[in-house]
Amino acid sequence: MTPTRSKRPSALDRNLQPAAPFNSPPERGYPPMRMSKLLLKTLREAPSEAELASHKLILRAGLAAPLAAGLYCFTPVGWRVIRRIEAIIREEMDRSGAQEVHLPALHPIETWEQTGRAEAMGQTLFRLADRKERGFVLGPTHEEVMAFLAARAIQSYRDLPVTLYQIQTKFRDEPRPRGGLVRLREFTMKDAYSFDTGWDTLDASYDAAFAAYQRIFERAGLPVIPVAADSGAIGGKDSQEFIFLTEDGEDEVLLCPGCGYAANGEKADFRRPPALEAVPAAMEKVATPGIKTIPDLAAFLKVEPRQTNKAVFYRADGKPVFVCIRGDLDVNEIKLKNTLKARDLDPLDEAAVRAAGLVAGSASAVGLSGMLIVADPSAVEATNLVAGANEDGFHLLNTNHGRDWKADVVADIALARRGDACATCGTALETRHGMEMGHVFKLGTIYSEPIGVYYLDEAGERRPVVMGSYGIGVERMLAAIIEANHDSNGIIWPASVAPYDVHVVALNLDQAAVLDAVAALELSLAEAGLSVLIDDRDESAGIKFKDADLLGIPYRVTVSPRALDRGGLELRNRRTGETEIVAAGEVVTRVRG
RNA sequence: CGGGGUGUAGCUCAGCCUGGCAGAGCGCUGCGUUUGGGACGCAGAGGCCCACAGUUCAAAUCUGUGCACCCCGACCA
Repeated sequence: MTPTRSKRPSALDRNLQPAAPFNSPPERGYPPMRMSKLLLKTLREAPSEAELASHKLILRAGLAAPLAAGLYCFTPVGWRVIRRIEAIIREEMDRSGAQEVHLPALHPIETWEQTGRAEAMGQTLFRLADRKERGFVLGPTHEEVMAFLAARAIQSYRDLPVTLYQIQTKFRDEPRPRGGLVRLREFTMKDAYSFDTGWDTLDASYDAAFAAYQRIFERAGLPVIPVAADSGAIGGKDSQEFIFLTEDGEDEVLLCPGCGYAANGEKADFRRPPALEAVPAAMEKVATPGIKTIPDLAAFLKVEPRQTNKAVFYRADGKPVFVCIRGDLDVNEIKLKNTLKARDLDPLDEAAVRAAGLVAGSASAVGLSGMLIVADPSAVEATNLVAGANEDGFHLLNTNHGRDWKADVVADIALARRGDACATCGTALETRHGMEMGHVFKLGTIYSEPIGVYYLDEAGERRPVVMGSYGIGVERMLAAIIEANHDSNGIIWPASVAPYDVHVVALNLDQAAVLDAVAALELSLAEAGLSVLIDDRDESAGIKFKDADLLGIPYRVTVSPRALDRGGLELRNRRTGETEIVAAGEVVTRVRG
């Protein structure tokens, strides 16, 4: 651990009046922060709990400290970064025409019951009761409450459209917080909600939010790509995610190098490989001793996987479901869940499989009854598929949908994989990992109706307001910015979100020339409105340089006898590593670029 | 909730098999020497060895049960 403050007054304190006289009103750069006073502990080694680069660097640079799983305390330096990210978000949201409000984090449970989400969110909701035993939740998001607020203010089509947003703490009892600031139980979200008279104007509100998001991420130095997304538990129709591509991301996205199609793996569309052409033949039972899997079956019978019908069993909201898909494809559980409009979807456990009379490894929909059968078009359209005989060790050749079995529901439930053909252009899809930074949804009326957000249109008719919802995770953005901007020595902040603009490293503060130069520099930087961190600690040069690299402030200015002898101060660019001696008066212009 | 891993000083970790005084490096405090890439000397401080229960003359160490944290899967910003 490196000391960042000292009980002893630093040479600067001894020799300079604190807070040099300053005539202009306080701005961002005033007063400069001295490291001898700053609450900051940097670590030489990262705690063993950290694996992600951002997690390690957040802990090593002392930006935040864990209180418990998914809960972090921010230190002054870390908090400055958070505030700068929020400032960018705020500026761009305002620019897009959105209006900022502030809502309670504590919500009466009834609000959540009105939309059915008290149950839909399930365990994720933090619940509590007041002294009178009235139920409350800590808001995991704010569609309901924002709709409540909108309902008071919106009566007429003349009140629309309007977009409201807030930057607020959200609480989610996540099954697994992880990755430092990537997935928290308490986190800050910028959440915006648009209110429109109809779907056509919603498109404009959605586009405005979308454009604001692109500017926000660009300004923050975070490369993201928009991808088509599933709308998940929030509900709604069109939806896109802004994904930061990184190996360590928890989401998988499919990208088409041909036409640019991009989608979350949960949502991705693709062109299924064609089925083998054949004339329907008579069904025939064959012995397949010990064969349980599609690859084994295909090898044993010398057929291709696409000539087989795969059976998978799930439990959807308690009810067993039998799922068929062609053997060369996999089930996309999110698509299946949406098809079934199910709240919970789990693989059926072994006991339930037996209880339902299913023969795992030899199951098929042929002769099956008493269970919902869902099939992907691939299984329905193909002819002469090999399927289970519902008898251990036997399969059926030449089964055909319509003749031998019938699906209750036919829907796209196939999982897109690397190499599958793009639905639009046929190019082989690629997969990448990514982190979801923001998510935009077209909600429609699923919240406005139950909460009662209605307006009177020009004809005097009462209509539900059409809503959109737009979220950005602030701490996650900070983590991703570090993932995208660091090297082996530490963080490399984009200038737009850096905790300070300039890091002044003062060496040999016992020398009057250095002291004078620091004092003059401090003033000129402050006057220029630049925010400054000055390392005035009684530490060795090595420690100061290491800490400067770790903290990652864009410019480092070294004030030392050596530099002064060469006619100025040493200016170093953290990102490029370029170092040069510049005259004291030039620092401000150089830093401003 | 399923699978894996880890809990010993502020941090990184030894010690645990094979029970017997609580350890190292870094950091921290004081004094001194240092000052361009995590310096050096001397002297110090710092521990409910995650918790509880058991086995034992004796438990950081063996057994059991919890809990916490991390990682992999199901959720989301």
